[in-house]
Amino acid sequence: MPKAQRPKPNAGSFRIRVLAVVRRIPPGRVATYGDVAALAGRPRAWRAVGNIMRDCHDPATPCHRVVGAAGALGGYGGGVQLKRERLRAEGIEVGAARIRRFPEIRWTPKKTSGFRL
DNA sequence: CGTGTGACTCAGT
DNA sequence: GACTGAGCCACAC
Repeated sequence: MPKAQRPKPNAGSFRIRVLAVVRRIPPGRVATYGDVAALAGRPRAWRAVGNIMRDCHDPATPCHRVVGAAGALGGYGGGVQLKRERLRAEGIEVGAARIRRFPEIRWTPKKTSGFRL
């Protein structure tokens, strides 16, 4: 295939795609905004990902599993403290404002995993 | 259609 | 390890 299949940059679709990726995050694991953005098809859209999460109040979207780089909690609608407890409830070690063993619990899907949108 | 904003990230100090 | 500055993208107004 000479033509690389690229996700349709339909405006507004990006938000749906990001939510879909976040929903794919298994329990007990976390992903960074950059990873989610890359999985959504825009590795440089971490900025938008943050905005989308802020507006995302969907119970089916574990936004609390999305953290910043280096395991920084970043923020959370309602209080970062709540996010910290939520992650801890999944068995994730969380510090004052940072996740421990981040590279261990960091959810990094592989292309060979059959994951495709 | 232009501007502002943000749950970000990287590199340098 | 922490702070600062600069770069970046999508969305709301």
